[in-house]
Parts: sequence; structure tokens; C-alpha cells
Amino acid sequence: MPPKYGHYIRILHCSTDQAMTNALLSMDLTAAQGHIMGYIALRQKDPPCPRDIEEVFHLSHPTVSGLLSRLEKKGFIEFRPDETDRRCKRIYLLPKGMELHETMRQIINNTEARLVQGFTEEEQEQFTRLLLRAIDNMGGHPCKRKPKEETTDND
Amino acid sequence: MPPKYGHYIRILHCSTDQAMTNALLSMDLTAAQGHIMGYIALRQKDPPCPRDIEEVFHLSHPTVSGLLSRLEKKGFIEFRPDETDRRCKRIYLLPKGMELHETMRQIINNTEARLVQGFTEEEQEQFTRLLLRAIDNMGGHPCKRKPKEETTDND
DNA sequence: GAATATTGCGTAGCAAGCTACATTTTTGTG
DNA sequence: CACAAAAATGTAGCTTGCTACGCAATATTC
Repeated sequence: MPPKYGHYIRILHCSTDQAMTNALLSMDLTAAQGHIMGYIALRQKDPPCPRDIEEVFHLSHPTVSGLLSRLEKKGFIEFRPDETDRRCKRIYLLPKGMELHETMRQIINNTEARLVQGFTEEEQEQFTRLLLRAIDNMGGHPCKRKPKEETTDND
Repeated sequence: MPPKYGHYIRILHCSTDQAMTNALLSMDLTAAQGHIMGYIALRQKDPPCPRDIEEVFHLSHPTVSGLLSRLEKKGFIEFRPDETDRRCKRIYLLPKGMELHETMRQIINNTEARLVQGFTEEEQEQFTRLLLRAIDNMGGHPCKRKPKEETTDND
């Protein structure tokens, strides 16, 4: 029996990625960039640093570095070092980035909806659960960072 | 609600890919190369050409071209143009490739087993079905090729 | 407080995806 | 048969993923 999970998952990822990239083409964003922009937008009350992106997206830091530098070059975001910890480059959304945010969000949501088109509610939930369990089985990726049990952040 | 399917699928793909690449490290193969080697091995009675790989793996031809040229450079495969259609470069497994085939297959199977670790039989089947439906929803990728209703190939 | 460890980020270099364009061979049409 | 269309492959150049290495800033330890 030939391999199938790895095979199917790669195909699904590539086609989803291409579909999103294609849909975002008009706003000069790729799928990866769009997802990151969404996260940055969510976090504007407490702008994230690259390290946070690494964790949320399970990416290595050079990958994040490249993505962010392209977003910066295109004028969507801006870096400003943290006052108290100059290692952290906090990421701020620029006006050009804020404008696109809503449309971008819509486009990504539409593509996601298309992905599970024809799935019942129950199937969607099951799909999500199975994906999460599989991710867990594969061991979470280069996603370290110490436990961090401080109660400093109260939201 | 932030996007999740694209997000999870990317994470799952990347971590699976890395796990396989890591496991195949000792035999100087990456996950992508391993999968292709498996397919080529299956097809040695009727050696495939790059075009076939494109279709089976839903990849663009430059991607396939790169993968195969790396496999060739490492001495796993060899190209020989088809007698009757010199556009086709048929792909032959070299001894070095045949040797590794069994071990490679094992390693890939083990990683796949790990991916669905803890899934019941029913969950595995459901997962497969949902993946296939999602792939279908996303529209199959750059995977054209005309209908081809000839009865020439009898196996 | 000085030495060491840890953390966050930069750069180099590679694999694997893609699009767009060029080339060669076959096929199809007149 | 000649000429156009289609098919298989090649090449250039990009993004996104990685590892490995290095540096600066902070934290830790003595």
C-alpha cells in the first residue's frame, strides 16, 4: 500500500495555498503573508515580535524573518524596537496594511469555506479535531519556549 | 474567528514533511524525494516520465524537474528517452535506488502510522475521506491532461 | 559586578513549490 | 508535404520552508 496521508496532506496544503495566494493576488499578498497580516492585525493592542509569529505559526525564525521583511518592503508593516527589551522588534501595522485587512480577511474566510464545502457541521468539527490530533502526533514542530507561568499578562 | 483549516493543514504538512525528511536523512533523501522514489519503484515495469509524476503528485513540471535532477545527481535514477517519442524521458531506478527502496518504504510507513497514532480504524477512514473531499473542493491543482479514453493500455 | 547562559534576531545556503517563457518533438490540418 | 497546434521538457526567477552559524542584548550565577 503506497503512502497516503503525507501525500494527501501535501496536495491539500499546496492547492489551498495556491488558491489563497491567487485570491489575494490583487492586493499584492501571498497566502503566508496574508495569514501573518491577520495575526498582526489582531495583536495591534500589544504588537507582536517575530518570536511570537514563530510560535503561533510553527515556523523557524529565518522563515519569519523573510516573510516580515517582504511585508516591510511592501509597506504593510513597520518595526519598532521595544523600549525595555531592545532585542524585540515589535511589529506595527501601517495604514496600507490596515486598509486591506478587512478584504483580506474575507478572502481567506471564503477560501476556507470552500475547503469544507459540502461538509456537515459535524464533519467540520471532526476534521478540525483530527487535524489537531495529527499535528499533535507529529510533535508540534520547532515550537519550543519555556513554560512561562507568570501571571503578568491580564487581559 | 481566525482562519484555521489552512493554518492547521500547513502546520501538519510541514511537520510531517520534516519528520519524514529527518527519518530519511541517513539515506540522503528528503520526504519529497522519497515519495517520488517510491512511485518510480512501483512503476519499473513501465518506467514513468516526468509528466506522470506531475500528475500523480499534483506538481508543476519545473518542480518535478528539480526533484528528478537532484535524484539523478545523487545516482538514484537515470533517464533514457523513449524509443518512439523522444520528448519522453523515461525514468529508470538504478541499483543504488533499488537497494534503499525497502528501507525507505518502511520509514515512510512508520511516519504515516505515527501521524494517525491513536486514531481508530473508523477515524482513519474518515480522515482519509475528508482529506480527499477537501482536495476535491480546492480543485485538484495544476493537474490537467486530456480525458484519454483509449483502450490501449491493458494491465 | 563580572562571567556565562539564554534569548532574539541576521545571514548564508539549500530544497521544494510556483509562474512565465523558450525549445524540441509529435500531431493534426490544409 | 508543409505549417500550425499541442505536448514534454528546459531555464530563469520568485516565495517559503529549513539548518547552521554568528552577534547583540538580556538574564543568571557566582
